[in-house]
Amino acid sequence: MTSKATTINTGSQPLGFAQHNHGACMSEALAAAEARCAAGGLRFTPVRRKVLEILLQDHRALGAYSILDRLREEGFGSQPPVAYRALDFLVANGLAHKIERLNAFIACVHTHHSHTPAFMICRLCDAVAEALSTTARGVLHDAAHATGFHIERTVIEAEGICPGCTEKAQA
Amino acid sequence: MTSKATTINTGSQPLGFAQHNHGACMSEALAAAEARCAAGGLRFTPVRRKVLEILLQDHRALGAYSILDRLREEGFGSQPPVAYRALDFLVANGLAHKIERLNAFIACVHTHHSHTPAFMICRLCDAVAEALSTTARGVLHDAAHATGFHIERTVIEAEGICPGCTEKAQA
DNA sequence: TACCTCAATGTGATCTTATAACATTACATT
DNA sequence: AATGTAATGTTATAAGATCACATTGAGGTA
Repeated sequence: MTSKATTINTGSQPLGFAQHNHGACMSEALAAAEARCAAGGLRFTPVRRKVLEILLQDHRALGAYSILDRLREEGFGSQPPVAYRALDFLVANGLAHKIERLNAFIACVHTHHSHTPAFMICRLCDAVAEALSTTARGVLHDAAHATGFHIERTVIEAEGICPGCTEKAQA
Repeated sequence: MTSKATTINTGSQPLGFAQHNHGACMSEALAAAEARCAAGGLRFTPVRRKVLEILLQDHRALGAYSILDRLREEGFGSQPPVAYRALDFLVANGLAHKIERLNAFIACVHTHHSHTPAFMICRLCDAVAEALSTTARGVLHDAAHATGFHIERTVIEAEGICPGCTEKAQA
């Protein structure tokens, strides 16, 4: 796998299709999560932390039951609500996102600012890249405002073929 | 319920939050579906037609199992694949859309042109409006192109409160 | 017409995803 | 210590989706 740096014109760096320093990325994200929870008076409990770690390790979208399997291995509760509650917490506080198209979850890679994420999902290798999509959000908001609809949350997901798989297909 | 005509600035008319001539809307949509199938050499079979009718009647997002219940009542097969296969056909041919956020399906209200739909989903009354979102799609495409990602399909769904429910909340 | 073929349907079983309901434990405050 | 609340554990079940295989039905062809 070759290192690749790409930038998209909505002002973001997709991480999912690029190589990066995994260890640093993970500890940074965990530190950021801890900081955010401390600031907001939220409890970053062992289960919640472990689930975030699992998501960060894989850096891909994981189903709730995959996560649950990992939790069981680590000695946590092994029933669905254990995973779903931790995931709900992480999603509610912007530490993870749900990919609706896949019914799966992924760690947030933009821990700094609160944002409306947009995702690019590779149909072949299941890699998922997160972008910030400021513009797309603005467009939707304008459109909604005109109809009197009040947007609370936005799902923006593009499905297709990632750069890596395109290369492979051509080879 | 009061009649309401709204237009959004991405060049589309949301139908879900407005009153309209239901009967006409339905027969038009069915006629359009028939025409499209005839043109494409597709078979608009009784189950497929019935499923589209069900979706058009409600004009809201329905789960596959709600649809299946209705099919059973009408004497069609009552096992999940019956509904899913018809839905797959309708979605594949642009006659219906899947709302990923709800794991539910809705009849397409823009039978004329092929399009990338965007939806506004009311969290309170579950009404769903479909817009054309030409702009949002363009934004995503530009962004994806810069990373080398090839988009095949796009999911754009906004969740929030519809005009009607906003009024009710204020009253 | 008789036959073949393939698409569409029917059906049972199974798998995945998600939540309801309720008991128990851990934490913070008084 | 007593109390209230947030978080966790656990059982059961709801809701969504697919697999595998049998059957039917609408063309096309000899």
